[in-house]
Order: sequence, then structure tokens, then C-alpha cells
Amino acid sequence: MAAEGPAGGSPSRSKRADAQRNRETVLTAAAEVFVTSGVDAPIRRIAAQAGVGMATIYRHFPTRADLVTAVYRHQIEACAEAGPRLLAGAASPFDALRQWIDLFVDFLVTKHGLADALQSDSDRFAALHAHFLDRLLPVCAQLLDAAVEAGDIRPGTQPYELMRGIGNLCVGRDNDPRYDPRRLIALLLQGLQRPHTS
Amino acid sequence: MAAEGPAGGSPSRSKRADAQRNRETVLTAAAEVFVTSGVDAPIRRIAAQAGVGMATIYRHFPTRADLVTAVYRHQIEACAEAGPRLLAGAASPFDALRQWIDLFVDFLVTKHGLADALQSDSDRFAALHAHFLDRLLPVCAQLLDAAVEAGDIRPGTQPYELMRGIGNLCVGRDNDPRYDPRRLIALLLQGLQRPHTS
DNA sequence: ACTGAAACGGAACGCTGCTCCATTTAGTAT
DNA sequence: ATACTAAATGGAGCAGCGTTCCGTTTCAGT
Repeated sequence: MAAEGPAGGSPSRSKRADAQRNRETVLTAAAEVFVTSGVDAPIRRIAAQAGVGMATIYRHFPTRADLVTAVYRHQIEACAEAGPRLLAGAASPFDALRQWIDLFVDFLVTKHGLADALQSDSDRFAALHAHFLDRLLPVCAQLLDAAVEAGDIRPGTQPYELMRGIGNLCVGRDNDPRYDPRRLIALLLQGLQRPHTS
Repeated sequence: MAAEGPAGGSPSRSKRADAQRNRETVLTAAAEVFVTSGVDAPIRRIAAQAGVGMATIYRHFPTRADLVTAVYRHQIEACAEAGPRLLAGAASPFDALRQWIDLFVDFLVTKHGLADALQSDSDRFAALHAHFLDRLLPVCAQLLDAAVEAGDIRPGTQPYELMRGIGNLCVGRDNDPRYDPRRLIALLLQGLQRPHTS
């Protein structure tokens, strides 16, 4: 997580310096290409942008999911870490859940095709799916449990199902004024809310 | 809609008989392949299954969407026609809406990858998306309007957004016991419902 | 039967994912 | 400083798929 500055511990020892450098170069290039062409961009294009061969990319990131994961690692982390913070600071657990979902949705919709990739049943993204789940599912579960505990929402909803549903709602063409996933997610949360008078 | 029997009007005059036959052959083959390999199955495979050349398929169905549309035409029609019928027969417009959505969801989840294709932003499925919308959006709008009119649900939800949301929720790996789109859709409908005391 | 046009099949092209290996280069021991 | 070794590299090569193009076959009307 820490910066790989000269004073800090070596980020991954036993790697040659040029390999380290190339790794960063590829990450930067991939990030740029992802913005313009989505996370489905041809490896060739990313390699060209980075000025390296394709094999270099495959060596550093064996699957496409590894590359995507690495590019968005910081943002996934930020989202994961926001969970407990929101829970501590919000007016109610339900509010915390809502705000966290907002963060999550913003993350998904601002990255071209990321939601699509996440829900794709293609093997090439299996690891991406797994990483998101590993990192964010516990956070979501904690928020959900707290909201149930507080009586804000009805019990019985599985975190996995909720996360996939939210991810699914974010899939598809971007910037369609007729479709804003946030509105539907708000509806979903509404349905989750327990009637005020129990 | 009617069968193309000998007594009925010619289904599409000015087509050669072998072309007519091949069209049917391709449709049958495509239906079979779609079941096993999803609507993304290679054209080559469908051609092989049908025992025809690829060009024959492209000539009859210029885009993949045309083929998919043709294969599922009957079921799309059935879904469209069920709308008014349900509205007339159900206990309330909201019930009709719920039942119609059930039909729609069943349709989507039983066809491998159909929901994925529908929401894909790839051009190759644009026509499929358009056809679904042309045929089903008015039906959904009618049900939605009736439910709003009856005071069952809050106003303000756009039919397009609802349909895309439902479609989106059906996207992804099939038969995952941890994820049943129907549960989330039920939640969505719950959120749509107006509180009983206005 | 004859013939023009419709329909056909599959080769061919372009694009992509992924792998393999000859070559280059960084780091180290002398 | 030089030589050596293993890590790292780059791009050619193979396979799969979508789509088009064209020489050949088959239908249908005379």
C-alpha cells in the first residue's frame, strides 16, 4: 500500500529494476487505455501504448483480471476502507449503507465497462470478480448486518446478492440519460427498508 | 404469427422455396445451439449444425441480433400479449405488473446469455435491444401507468429504466444458488410500492 | 430442355488472445 | 573493467471468431 519511495521498504524484492519499472509503465498505460477504450481493450494496444511487448504484460499480469485489479487497486481499497468509517460517522447504519453503495456505484460507473467485466461469466474476469468479492463483500456484510441490527432494514438479504445486484444494475451503455442506475438502486434500498412502524 | 401452412397466405412471397426452407433450417439449428452454447455461439457452429454455409446465415439474418430476434420472436410476442391480458385479469394493476415481470424474467433467465446480450453495448446486438424495446416497452408502460393510476405505486418511474433494470438484474452466470434475480426484483417492486396510507 | 437470377458454400481477410523462443540486458563475481 | 548468468524482453506464430467476396449450384419460368 505504501509508496515505493527510496527510503521505504523495497516494494517487491527479488525483482530486477527494469522489471519493476516496466510494471509501472504498463500500469500507467493500461489506466490510460482503459479510460478511452474500456477494460476490454486489446492487450496489443496497451502494449503499444506502454511501448513494450505483449509478453511483458502477460508476464507481469498473467490474466486480464490481474491487470484490471492492479490498475484499480487503490480505488478498491478506498472503497473497502470507507465502509467502517461511514458506519462510524453516519446518522444511522442505513445511511452508512446508502453512502457506501453510492461510493461503490460511482466507482463502477466511472470506469468504462468495469461493471460489465465484473458480471461477465467469462473466465478471463473470474479473478477480478473474486478480488472484488474478497475485498468488498465483508464490508458490505458488515454494513448490512449493522442496518439489520438497528432495525433499519428487513433481515434476510444476502450481501453477495445485494452486491451482485448493484453491480448488475451498473452494467451497460454509459451516459444514457434514460437510464441512471442510481435511481433503481435507490428504489432497491427503499424496498429493503423496513416499514417504520414494525 | 400464423403457421405457414399450405392453405394460409404465403409467408413471404417472392422468396425461393429453398431459401424459405433454409431459413427454417437455420432457425431450428440456431435455437438448438443457443440452448447449449448461448446466444453468443459462433456463427460457424450454427452453420455447421444447420448444414449450411455461413453466408447463408448472414444473408437471411444480416446481424446476429436479427437471428436472435427471429428465434425468440414467438416468446417475445407471447410476453407482449400477456400484458393486457394480465392487466384485465389480475386483482390489481400492481399484481398484473408483478406477474408480467415474472413472465419477462422467466423468459430472460431461461435463455442462456440473452439478458447479457440485451444489455451489451456492442453494436451487434443493437437491433435486438431495439426490438425488445419496441415490442415490450409499451406493454410495460401500460402496466406501470395503470398501477400508478390505481395508486398502487409511486409515480415517476420511467418504463425504460425499469425494463433495463430488470434486464440488468438478470445478467450473469446462470444457476448460481447465491444469486436469484427474482429476489432483488421483488425488492425493487417493494420499493416501488406506495406506502399504503398515502 | 434452356436460361437468368437467386441462393449457396467456403475460402480469405482482419482482428484478437495467448504462447514460445531467440535475443537483449541487468546485476554480480572475478 | 570484464565476463558471465539468469531474468526479462519483444514479436513472430498459432488458433478462434466475425464478416465479406466470388465462383458454383440450384431453382423456377419459358
